[in-house]
Amino acid sequence: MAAPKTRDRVVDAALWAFGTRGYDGTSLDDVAGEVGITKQAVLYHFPTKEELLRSSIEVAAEEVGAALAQALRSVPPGFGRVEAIVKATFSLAARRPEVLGLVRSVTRQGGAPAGELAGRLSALLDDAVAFMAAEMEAGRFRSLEPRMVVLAIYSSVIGVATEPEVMRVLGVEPDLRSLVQARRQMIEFLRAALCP
Amino acid sequence: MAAPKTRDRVVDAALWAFGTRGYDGTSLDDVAGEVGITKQAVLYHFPTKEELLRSSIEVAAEEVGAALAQALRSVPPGFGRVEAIVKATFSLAARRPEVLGLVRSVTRQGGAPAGELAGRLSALLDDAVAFMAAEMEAGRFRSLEPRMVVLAIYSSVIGVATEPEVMRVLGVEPDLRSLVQARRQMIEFLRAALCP
DNA sequence: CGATCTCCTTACCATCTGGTAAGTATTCCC
DNA sequence: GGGAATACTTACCAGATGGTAAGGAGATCG
Repeated sequence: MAAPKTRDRVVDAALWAFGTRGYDGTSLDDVAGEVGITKQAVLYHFPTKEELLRSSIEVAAEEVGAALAQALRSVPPGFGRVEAIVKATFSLAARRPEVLGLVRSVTRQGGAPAGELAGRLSALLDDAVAFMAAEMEAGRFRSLEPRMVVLAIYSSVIGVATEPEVMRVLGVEPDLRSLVQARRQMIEFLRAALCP
Repeated sequence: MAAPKTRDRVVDAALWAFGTRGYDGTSLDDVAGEVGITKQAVLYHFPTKEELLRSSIEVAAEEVGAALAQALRSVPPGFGRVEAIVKATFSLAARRPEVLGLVRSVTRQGGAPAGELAGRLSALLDDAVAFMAAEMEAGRFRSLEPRMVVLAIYSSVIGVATEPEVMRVLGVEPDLRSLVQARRQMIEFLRAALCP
């Protein structure tokens, strides 16, 4: 395996930092230090900090898209698809927490970066809405507003997968076992909500 | 009505700024400017920026607690309580978006401030868990893990109520009518999930 | 060999950051 | 009236921040 290019290592470090400590909480020096180069080297690859954020968002969006696409491969329509999505999301949250962390903080913050991310994920969400509508049409899912259902599932899964602090308050240590349990419970919850 | 004390106006401005632009994205000069005083006057009332955050969290937690307590007054046990909670949360999100925004960003960021907030809201969450358990015991709610159900409801409601960007991607403009519709759909969704 | 391009460094800078120190106007208390 | 407490202000500071300018090492190319 070839040594990763500096540019990619910079984006990776930025994705991690932005996704965990937030954009404003991360300085270019932080990112550069992580990679082992100077801040000016970072600015050589990315003219501004915001450009670096855009690249991080791009990578994060790709990763989310890839994870979900792979999860859905050879899973027939029906609730199994929802299950696959939830599992893939939890797996991503455990493997690369910074990716969903970035999604959360960027969508929250709003502005141009949020629009950027939104554009890159809109196809995914559109597919999800269409899937919901089709399942409802076929009578396999309860009839609700498809867009709202997608939004509810999105926020509950993202929330549970990225809210260790709240879990801790509820007396659940965010270790691997609890995460697996949370995942199972989330699936049961959604099954109850969706399947008549 | 007496003119509000400077100190309270500072906390209010800080709550708004921290809740919308985030802690790191807000400078003491921003807060001071909003109030119309100098940064040093802010530091007179609050020795450090973090202390100001703690006070903001305190006020936010009180506001959430008050909103929920008032919503539950004279609502008998059963799904009606869930409905009342969701309505109160959406109402709070529309009236004072910065309050839930602060809750979100603080719980996300972690650290001491998150612990602070967690402590102030833990009683609320404990009550919610106990309520869920009792309802399940009585057979009015589907039997699921009560803590996970609370977490799922918490994150989906908070998510929907504070994710205008995602709503926009789904083709829903975050105006008042859509918010009311989202609230209704959220209640239907939870009813389906909880009630056998 | 010399030129150019890529990728990085050192040196620098204006601005902003949270925070300190000292002074001042007003009010309260005696 | 004099002293002290309250609620600010102006003046200041050290360090961090995003960003610029210029230069250098090394590979590629003619």
